[in-house]
This record gives sequence, structure tokens and C-alpha cells, in this order.
Amino acid sequence: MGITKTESFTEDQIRVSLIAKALGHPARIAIVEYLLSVNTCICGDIVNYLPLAQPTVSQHLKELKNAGIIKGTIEGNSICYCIDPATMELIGGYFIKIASIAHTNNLKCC
Amino acid sequence: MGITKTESFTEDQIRVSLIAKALGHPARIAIVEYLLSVNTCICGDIVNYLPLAQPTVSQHLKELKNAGIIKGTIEGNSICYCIDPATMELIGGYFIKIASIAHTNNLKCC
DNA sequence: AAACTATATCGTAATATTGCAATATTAAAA
DNA sequence: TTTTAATATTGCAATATTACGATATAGTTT
Repeated sequence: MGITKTESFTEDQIRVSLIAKALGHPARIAIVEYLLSVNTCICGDIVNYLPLAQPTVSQHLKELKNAGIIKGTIEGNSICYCIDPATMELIGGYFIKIASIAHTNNLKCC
Repeated sequence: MGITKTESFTEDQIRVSLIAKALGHPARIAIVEYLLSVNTCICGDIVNYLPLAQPTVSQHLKELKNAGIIKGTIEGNSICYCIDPATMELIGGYFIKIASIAHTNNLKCC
């Protein structure tokens, strides 16, 4: 159905999945990596950098922002974007923790 | 178009995004957390645990397996699933690294 | 072998995502 | 204030995802 039974899951599970989902597209990973290398940039920079049209980039930025992965500050008629380290730390820490527990579990894995 | 311009991105970007995408659904996060708590289990256990039909769970397991997040071993007529720590470590480490670099960058963020 | 158990696959309906042209919005510059 | 610049929004076509009933497949038990 393309619809998710969100009511069946915890707030944390939904939060983590939404962040992961936002990072689940190569263009958005490329945007994050680009942002990381240039520190801050405006939408137009990304449009020049990636082979995607301006509305497409704008949409990807919106999804990254909704997930809390980046934040944008209005500066005149452009918007300065940068990564929000807290969200990346949250998701990274969550997966690392799972990896760590799974690693010890794995001794008696099938 | 619902189609991704994969040819425009690096292998690593695509690999990371595919893992993140697989983790981008609350049911699959719930499956990973469940697997983490019970160490190993079979598909039927998850069907009993989650309010999802057996074909739906089977499909989610397939996606987690394709992304390398879990692995399944045939045991009689059932399949024993468990988490692959390496993939979780890869994705967790990748995000933590980004968080770390972004954290120092952020001193001069907009 | 027949019945049972566990899981995968098929088919399909409902919905979501991706990408972009066209257009709107908002602020700076001339 | 008209033009220019930067970004967002709208609308739409193509495709992907989600969920599940029905069914297939494969091993186990009797």
C-alpha cells in the first residue's frame, strides 16, 4: 500500500527510521558529503555541483532539513545550509551501539 | 520520476545510501532491535512479535538481507536470522565520522 | 506418501518518491 | 521601481514502496 503502520512502533523507532530514510538516497548523501567539505553553502552551489535541477535539489534539502540533518539560515535572499552534528551523532551512535551489542552476540550466532 | 540518477554518484555513496534506506522504515528498525534482544530468531518469531502479515515480514527481511544488515542460515525448514555487525559498524562509523567533522566545522557555521 | 510447518514469491491495490518544467516568492541591485 | 538573483512551491509523469491474500516451495513429521 506504500503506507506504513506507524502506530505500531515506538517514537524512537520512528525517529531513527525517519533520519535513516532521509539519508537513504545517494543525492542526499552526496549533499551531506559536499556540505561537510565546504562547511557551509547555499542551494545554488549544490545545483552547480550535482547534475540535478534546482527544484530537485531544493526538495532534497527540504527532506534533510525535516529530518534534522541540516539546518538553514536565511542570509539575504539566499539560505546558508550546514550540517547539524547532533542528528548525525544520534543516528551514528545508535547504529554503533547496535553493532557493538551484535558483535558480542555474534559469538553464538547461527 | 521515482527513479534515481545512480550513475552520478560514487560507489560508496550508493552503498551507504542503500544501507540507510533499508534502515529507513520503522518495521525494519523494530526487526533489528528485536533481533538484537533475542540474538537469533526465525521469521515466524517476528511475525508473532510485529502486527504485520507473514509476507510483509518476509519482504522486510529480504531488504535487510540485501543491504547486508542481517544474514540468514537455513536450519531445517526454517531460517535462522541474525545481525551482521560489520554492516552496522560501517554505517554507524560513517555517520559518527561525519558528526565529528561537522562538529568542529560547526564553530564557524551559519 | 500425506499432512504439517516455515518461508518465499506472485499479483495487486494504495500510497510514496523522484525528477523536473513552470511558476511563485522574496530579497538585493540597478 | 524594474530587473536580477536565489530559493521554494506546484503540478505532473514515471517509478518505487508497502502491505497482504493467495499460492508456491521445501523441509519435517507421522
